[in-house]
Amino acid sequence: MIDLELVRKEPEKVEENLQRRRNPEYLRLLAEVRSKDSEWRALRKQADELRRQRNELSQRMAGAKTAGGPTPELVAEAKAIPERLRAVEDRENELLRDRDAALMRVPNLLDDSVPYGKDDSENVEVAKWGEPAPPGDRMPHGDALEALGMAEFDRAHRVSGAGFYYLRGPIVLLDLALQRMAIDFLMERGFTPVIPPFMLRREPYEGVTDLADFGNVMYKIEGEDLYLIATSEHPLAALYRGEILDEERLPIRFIGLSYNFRKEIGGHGVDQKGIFRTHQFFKIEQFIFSRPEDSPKLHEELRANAEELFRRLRIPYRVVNVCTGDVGTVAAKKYDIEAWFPRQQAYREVVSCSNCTDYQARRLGIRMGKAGKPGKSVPHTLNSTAIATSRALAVIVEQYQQPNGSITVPDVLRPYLGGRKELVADAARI
RNA sequence: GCUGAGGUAGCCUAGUCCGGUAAGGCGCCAGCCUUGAAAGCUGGUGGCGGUCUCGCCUCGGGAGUUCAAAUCUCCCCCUCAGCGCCA
Repeated sequence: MIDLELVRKEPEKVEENLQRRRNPEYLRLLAEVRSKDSEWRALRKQADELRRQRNELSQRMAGAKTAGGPTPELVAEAKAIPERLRAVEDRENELLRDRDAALMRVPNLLDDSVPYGKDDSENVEVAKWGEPAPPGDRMPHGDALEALGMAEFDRAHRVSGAGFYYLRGPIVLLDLALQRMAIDFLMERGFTPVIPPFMLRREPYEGVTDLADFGNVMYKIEGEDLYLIATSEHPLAALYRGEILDEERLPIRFIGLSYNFRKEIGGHGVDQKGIFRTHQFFKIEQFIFSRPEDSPKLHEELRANAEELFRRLRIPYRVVNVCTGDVGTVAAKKYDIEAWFPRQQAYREVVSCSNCTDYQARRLGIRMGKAGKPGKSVPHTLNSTAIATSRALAVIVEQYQQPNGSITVPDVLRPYLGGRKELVADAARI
């Protein structure tokens, strides 16, 4: 949620920023917020005056009670006010509801450095690392895993549907090794690991995500006010809902460990079979609560951490500055890291790194303060993938695939696999 | 799931039976005192406003009764405790 005070004081600045998204709906929402708000403020003045009269009469009645009871004239006068007040109050509440509903749908204000673009094809490359490998005669990662007996897709689809998978054998250890490597790396940099709830109630969830996600992305638990999390970013952001964070203790750095559940996984494209797009995947996430002035610097820190992890895995990648059409409603600025998939001869997204500024924190009612006293300012929240293991495994299987189909273990992961250098087919598989 | 106790300002608590417009403490801020600090004393300290020595709002949420609701009635939400179930 953007700052209502800013909308009141510098509406042209807000409008100019929203213009950059070139979506007329957002300008309409802003106009609605402004008109409902000024109408509400005018009406509130009226209501305040009526309430003042009512309070004054009530005081006189209270005095008259001890002096032998109020006169009939006084009672009649007092009775007339609630009727008039009710009409004004009903309208007042309606305006407030409409204003806030519109405000909740206004997207975050964009950072100046976000490029204009209509969709992800217009994201701007800002960095690149490593030598993209040629395709050779590699198998797509899904087929390779199946051939090694390390994944079951058909059986998973029969019991859970498309978008699900079984992993089995040594690839599971590789998954755990990736997790552990990322956790160790981040703990050395001051991050605290957290296993959050994997389900959230609706109200806190509305604080962290686009309202449209409730229909498109999240799984709802039937008969309960609970949603499966789409990323650990969400429960981490909601952790301090309604609280006051001591500004002396910021930034707070967390590592989120969770499975993530998503209804929408897209579809078409080459090499669809596999674990690149799934309804369920594991992710190690970086998350930070920061002071407003520190968030741009910390955003770069998150990006640098994610880049370093992929460099340690020796996986070529590039970084894009995500354009207006792809940045979403919550982030003010976003980088994606796209790893090189040699079989597809394409860079594909493996990391998403966002500075959400005060948008989530304000929706969640998180404030900053000193010594427990609330201040005016709202902290910033930032999040970035460290390693989403499914996608990292997919790119490792392509990148490290040997002519005989086996998978070389990246050097940096070997300590986590007891020194193991290679993953080979499971001869005993059924 | 059952039973009970609760939800009051940044925090803790009183007020609820019996309706009259949030008392007190902690913390924080300022002043006094002090070489300095602590202690002590005095004052201030929820939100909003276009009228700012004024006004309105605020007691988990909503609806109702009333001239008037933290207080009475109804519905809902949440937390804790005990019991039940359970890896």
